Amino acid sequence: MQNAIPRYKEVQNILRKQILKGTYASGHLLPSEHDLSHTYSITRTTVRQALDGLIREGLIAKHKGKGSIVISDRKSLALLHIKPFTSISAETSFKTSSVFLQKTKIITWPKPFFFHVNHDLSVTGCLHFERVRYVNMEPVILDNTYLPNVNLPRFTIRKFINDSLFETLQTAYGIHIVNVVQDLRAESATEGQANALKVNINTPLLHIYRKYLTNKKNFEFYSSLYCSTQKYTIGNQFSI
Amino acid sequence: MQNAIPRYKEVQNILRKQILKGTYASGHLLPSEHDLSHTYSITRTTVRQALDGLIREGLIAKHKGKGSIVISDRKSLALLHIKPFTSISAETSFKTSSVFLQKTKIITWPKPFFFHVNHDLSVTGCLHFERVRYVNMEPVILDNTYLPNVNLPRFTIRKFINDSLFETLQTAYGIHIVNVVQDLRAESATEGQANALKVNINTPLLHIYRKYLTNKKNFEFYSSLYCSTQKYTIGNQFSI
DNA sequence: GAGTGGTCTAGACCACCTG
DNA sequence: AGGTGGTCTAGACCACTCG
Repeated sequence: MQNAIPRYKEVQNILRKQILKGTYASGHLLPSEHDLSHTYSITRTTVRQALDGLIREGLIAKHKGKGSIVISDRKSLALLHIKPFTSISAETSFKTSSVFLQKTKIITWPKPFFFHVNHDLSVTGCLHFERVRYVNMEPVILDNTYLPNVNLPRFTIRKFINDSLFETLQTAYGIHIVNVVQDLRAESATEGQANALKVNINTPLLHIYRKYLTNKKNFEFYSSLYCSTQKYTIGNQFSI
Repeated sequence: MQNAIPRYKEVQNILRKQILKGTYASGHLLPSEHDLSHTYSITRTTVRQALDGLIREGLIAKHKGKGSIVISDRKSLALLHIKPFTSISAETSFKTSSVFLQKTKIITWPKPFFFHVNHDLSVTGCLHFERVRYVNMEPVILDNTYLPNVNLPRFTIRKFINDSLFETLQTAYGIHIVNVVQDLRAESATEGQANALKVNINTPLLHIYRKYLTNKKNFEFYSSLYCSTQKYTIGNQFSI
């Protein structure tokens, strides 16, 4: 019943590890698509699918006629594409950690909500938690997440795998994210936000609203992320 | 010498027009990939490439087993993927306009620059302009753009096609963007920024740094965008 | 000229959704 | 059961970069 991991994702994972391990050094070229297709016994189409993922992750860039180069300067947190926050520590030398301000508990869906919540979801209540994410011991993100209270047995008492909601949903419930819609604003820190992120009140924060769609029918969830961008910027990269 | 437009982009352009015209209404389904491949006499691979572009533009979302649905609620400015600012007015009911605060002129590359500038570029100087972008007559974006002063004959005296740098580069010089790296911060408006965007001083602004890579060798350029997000948010959407 | 990534064809099998 | 998108194969030709 478990979905098999697609071949292109396997190769993407292998290449990511090799890049981060330094097998392919910053500023140097990856093997050509032709070579990779040979190495992993897959077609170039599948290789390109894997490389597209690495581009979105900000790890490589392509140049026609030359090759795929490993990105070197990665000072910013590549958070505009979706992956476990904790994977930042694997991709950079940054160390991440998390502290819960509010453990998961069942509430009614807050109104007005920043996205329109599906009516089917609203009847069963809402699982909510709040936490602060740290990079190198400094608070960077204030995360409020709201999930539908359906089909998640023992969720309120479960400890997250590797501090990661995404990994927990995937591993314990077979749920993974297939689509994301996000809106960004710049806002002034309220007193509570300022305390949580250890910044002055009225410091500008980057506010990211997110709606996650998953492979499970009628299971979509929401996050509100306040990001302190004084020390770390939020970045991404993509090809057209 | 002009590059032919790839088939998938042609189809992407056709479908975009049809979506915006209402041929495919919001919340309804596009024809299936199989149907589209038949309609335009292309393979499903090419259809999917076109649809991938529309997903990045925030115009459609895919659902396995169902189809590709036309996105309905688009209150935010889909600016985190790259396209002419002016296309916002085509995709929504918003009206856009631009006012130059500083017409294009040749300067030396500013240092320190927010991205590391290629040394080859720095010797020939820098074309710079500053403008404010309006949505529905309200100032929303303060744009400072820096281009290398090479291979752009008459650029300083040329009027932009449709107020669009991207269209001008493409049409007049055959240059198009292939890759973008961007960093985001939340910052307090300085007096100059506040005046330009008609907000109070110290209002939080979303600051987007961008580096654009193009199809022309050694031609990359840079923008700094300050966005007022009180009225319009900045958004995007993507599939994983 | 040799190698690279960009585009494209013509198929195939699968998991998922709906009637 | 039939249609949808997700994945994948095995090729092909092209434009671009570099020596």
